[in-house]
Amino acid sequence: MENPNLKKAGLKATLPRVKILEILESNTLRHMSAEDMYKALLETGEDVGLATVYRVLTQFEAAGLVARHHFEGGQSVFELNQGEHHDHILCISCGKVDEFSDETIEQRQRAIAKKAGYMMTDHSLYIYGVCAECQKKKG
Amino acid sequence: MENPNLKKAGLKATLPRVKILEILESNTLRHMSAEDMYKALLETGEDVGLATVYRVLTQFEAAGLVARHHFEGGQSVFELNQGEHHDHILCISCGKVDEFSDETIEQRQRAIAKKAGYMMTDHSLYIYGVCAECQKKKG
DNA sequence: GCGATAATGAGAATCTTTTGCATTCTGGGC
DNA sequence: GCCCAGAATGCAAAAGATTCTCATTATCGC
Repeated sequence: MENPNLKKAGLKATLPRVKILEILESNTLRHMSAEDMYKALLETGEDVGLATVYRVLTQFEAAGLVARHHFEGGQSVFELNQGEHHDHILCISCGKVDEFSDETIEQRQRAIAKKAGYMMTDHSLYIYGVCAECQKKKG
Repeated sequence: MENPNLKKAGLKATLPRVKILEILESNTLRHMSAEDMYKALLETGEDVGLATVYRVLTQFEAAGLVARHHFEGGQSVFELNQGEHHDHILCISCGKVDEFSDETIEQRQRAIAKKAGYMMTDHSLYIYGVCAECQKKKG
């Protein structure tokens, strides 16, 4: 039940933390809400409380293991931090989430923050639209 | 108690709607949560329910009179739609909100959506950081 | 293996937003 | 200017997401 990521983050290897990390790493669903995670745990037969799911995901976020996003819809979604920073483009019809990264935008953001006198710490960019499949269905 | 903006939006000129629009147009605070608006109404002596504030702001959003933003912190903030589209840069220390617009970023967003096969409908970009004043205080 | 300490689970609490419903108001027609 | 159908409001309750409390349980260093 060892997990190098937990050790690295200085977190005890408890069952909820290990299982949640496993599910995130399994990559079945890259973007999960706390509720999604809770259901996924129940499906694997683990008896983990929803409060613990929230606690663990928040700790993982603090440790830099996961990123938390605030997509439209009220609930936070979490994603395993791996590879490069990226932004998101979402289908408002089917809920699909795609990722992209654009160095030009990143540069402009840094320039804008600097010009406004801000020391930039973070940023979030979401593009909303209708994906190719959903356009076909409707059209 | 006439208000051209309400008429234009096809909304009856009821007291809550007129007062809320007045407060938005007074520009005392450009970015307000429903709670902020509720308090502002109470201060002017108006007896408007919080539920009505939410209803009216949601209608105004649907009518295009206001824009709703989801900044970090859980609650929606509303802003009178006037002038050009713009994005926001927020101070995580004092809560200040500044605005900016950048045509390069807009263009890149459109290009990214197109390349991903999406028909773009909307987007949101928030830059978070520490504003100049707060940097001085801390440093 | 033991014990101090941290983590968990269950449910209550909190916060934001929405909804149900009885009552009140608005605006068009007369 | 008055009347009335339908829309809008206020209040309280409900709903949804997340956090907190606290008694119980598990982890890890020794």
